[in-house]
Amino acid sequence: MKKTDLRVVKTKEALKEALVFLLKEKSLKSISITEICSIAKVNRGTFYSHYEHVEDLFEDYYKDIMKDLTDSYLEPYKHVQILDTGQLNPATIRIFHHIAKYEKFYKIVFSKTAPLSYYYLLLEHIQQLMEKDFGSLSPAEEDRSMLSAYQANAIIGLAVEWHRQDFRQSAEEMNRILVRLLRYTTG
Amino acid sequence: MKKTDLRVVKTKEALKEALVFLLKEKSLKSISITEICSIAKVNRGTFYSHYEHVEDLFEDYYKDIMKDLTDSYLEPYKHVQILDTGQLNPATIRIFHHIAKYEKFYKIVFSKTAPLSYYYLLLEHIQQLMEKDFGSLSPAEEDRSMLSAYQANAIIGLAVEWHRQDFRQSAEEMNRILVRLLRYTTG
DNA sequence: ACTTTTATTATACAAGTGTTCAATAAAAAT
DNA sequence: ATTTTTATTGAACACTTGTATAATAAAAGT
Repeated sequence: MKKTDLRVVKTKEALKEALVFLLKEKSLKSISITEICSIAKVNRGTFYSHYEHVEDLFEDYYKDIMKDLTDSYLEPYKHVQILDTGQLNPATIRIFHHIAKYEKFYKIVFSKTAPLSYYYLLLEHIQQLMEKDFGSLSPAEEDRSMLSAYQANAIIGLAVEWHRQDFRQSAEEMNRILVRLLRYTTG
Repeated sequence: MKKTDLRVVKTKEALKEALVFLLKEKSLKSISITEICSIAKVNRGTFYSHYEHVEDLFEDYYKDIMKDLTDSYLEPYKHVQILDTGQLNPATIRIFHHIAKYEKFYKIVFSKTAPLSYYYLLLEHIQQLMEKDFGSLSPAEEDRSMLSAYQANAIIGLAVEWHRQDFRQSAEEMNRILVRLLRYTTG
């Protein structure tokens, strides 16, 4: 693994900083590559040697946040014994708190014009975390990915609806709603 | 309700036809407004008086398909009595067959670069269909939208995973997988 | 320190975008 | 059939995009 060129690191940092700056005053959709480069003081051609679209840069930023937050997701798991069912344990799900904390960020991720790639990044992340809970009753190998896709996307569905209702519930309320919903779906 | 101007109808039809034609040979992302207008023999300025982006035109096309298919979704419900639980009834879910039938279309809808708006159109559609099943045990008013969001998105999660695996399972297999998964999640 | 490698820059170009406007032509209204 | 309304056109504009090139400067390798 060769260490990356310092110039590349600096360039990417400058671009990311410019994007974050611009996101505070306008929508992702309205931010142009030219604009980012002008603020970052980076040549536009250099942008294209690293990314294709503004969205790719945002995705880089996104990945950073996901990484930073993996620990906070996993944190509650340290206090609980291994779950003995494949069911979701609402008490251990920190996702609603996470989304509330980064509300502004998720308003971009869940906006109609956002590319599906952002959604997929979140989905994959949650899928991975959930697969930890399969533990004992691991479904057939071929069903594993389907089960995690099913459960993870169900949770994201709540987040999407939450977003649609402009986050009027608190994260705690969302967890309580989840408990109630599981009661319905499990008969 | 004033009848729409014939010119508008003709223009929109020409644009839609041009888009569908182009989608057969290239990706949605690579299709320009200029290109569509050139084929449709419509002035570019006219395009902008109806739509903002190529995606908006596609969304129009999308809605048509959704409408055409609502009947096929509901068709199985005519042969079954009212469901007595809020649970998903895999036998009545025609969605996997629908997706298989329009596989090429859904490869666009589920592609990473597609805007989330396509996803939402599908979600809303399925949500509405599912809310019909709540019947007797209707959850509290405030939980209704959350429950349908949860269940509808869970199903779409399977479709997304199906797409990720390049639709290697048949629609029937997907329905069987759903039955198995419900066994896990309902303990 | 010196050389080699390569990321970045400056510049230019063809094409697409988003917008505006007066002129035109097609449809609706009478 | 004639008038009124309005969608469409053509043309022009500043701007962004995507791509390519040689020149430069900065980092890595020795």
